[in-house]
Amino acid sequence: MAHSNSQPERISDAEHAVMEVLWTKSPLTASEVCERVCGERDWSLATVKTLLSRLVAKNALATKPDGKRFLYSPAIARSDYVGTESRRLVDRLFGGRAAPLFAHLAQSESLTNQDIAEIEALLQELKQ
Amino acid sequence: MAHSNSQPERISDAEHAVMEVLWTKSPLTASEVCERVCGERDWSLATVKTLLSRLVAKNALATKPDGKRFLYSPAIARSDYVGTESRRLVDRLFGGRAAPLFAHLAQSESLTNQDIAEIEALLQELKQ
DNA sequence: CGTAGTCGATTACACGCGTAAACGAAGGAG
DNA sequence: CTCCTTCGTTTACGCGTGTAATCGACTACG
Repeated sequence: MAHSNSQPERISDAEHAVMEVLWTKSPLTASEVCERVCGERDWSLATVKTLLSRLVAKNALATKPDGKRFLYSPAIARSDYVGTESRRLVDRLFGGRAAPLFAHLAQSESLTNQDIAEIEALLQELKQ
Repeated sequence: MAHSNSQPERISDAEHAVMEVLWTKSPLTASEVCERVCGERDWSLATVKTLLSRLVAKNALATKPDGKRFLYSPAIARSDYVGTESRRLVDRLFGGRAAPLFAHLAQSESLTNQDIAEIEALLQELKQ
């Protein structure tokens, strides 16, 4: 067996859009997934089917047969995905440290007042 | 002319490694760039030359002739690159808001005490 | 002056991705 | 039972990327 282990194969951009749909609601059929993204990304059902198959091959989705069709559900947690992607960026661009990333966001005024307030609150919690 | 405008064409992962070298020190010749990355990434000089050419084609590097060879220098600022890449991630994964990213880093214990201290200091400045 | 080394430019090639059409099996309608 | 629809699977194809080898020009050494 070639891919039975769950080595996290990289999820591409288009695939990620499909994952987001299923993280929001699952299980769903291919058509239902399409209903929720095909408009937004201007895709055909065929494209969604391809992406679903690739995600299954990557062990990112699980399938349950339902009659002749499949119900798709995430096989990896969104927080895991988000975590590895965030860390990848922080490693590549900021030497693995989060503070420089934060500094950069601050400098480029990408932080809203709300962001600042929330981060401050989180910091308080962390310090306890 | 096809590519005279500086529409920021995407810089790939391997290309980014080359950019980092030139952001650290420039201008450099192809061989000098190789000296600084070929070991680390296990590349041949030919690979570096390809990447340099592609970066020039993407208007990410500028060249000055020096005899028969070129001296390469960055044509885009590292902070710009880092900015767009960071924003891209925050948009894709956190709906464009920085606070959830921070929350995630905090939760996954990716924040060192030093990070926390520095971020706190930055927050103080921001609040003034 | 000729020849070996060194440049950038050109060409190569496999693989992943975005995007989809074609195909074959199965189930529902009549 | 037969045909249309609907699935998942297979195949397609162009582009970017990672990774290089080759080529033609130029230079420096002898």
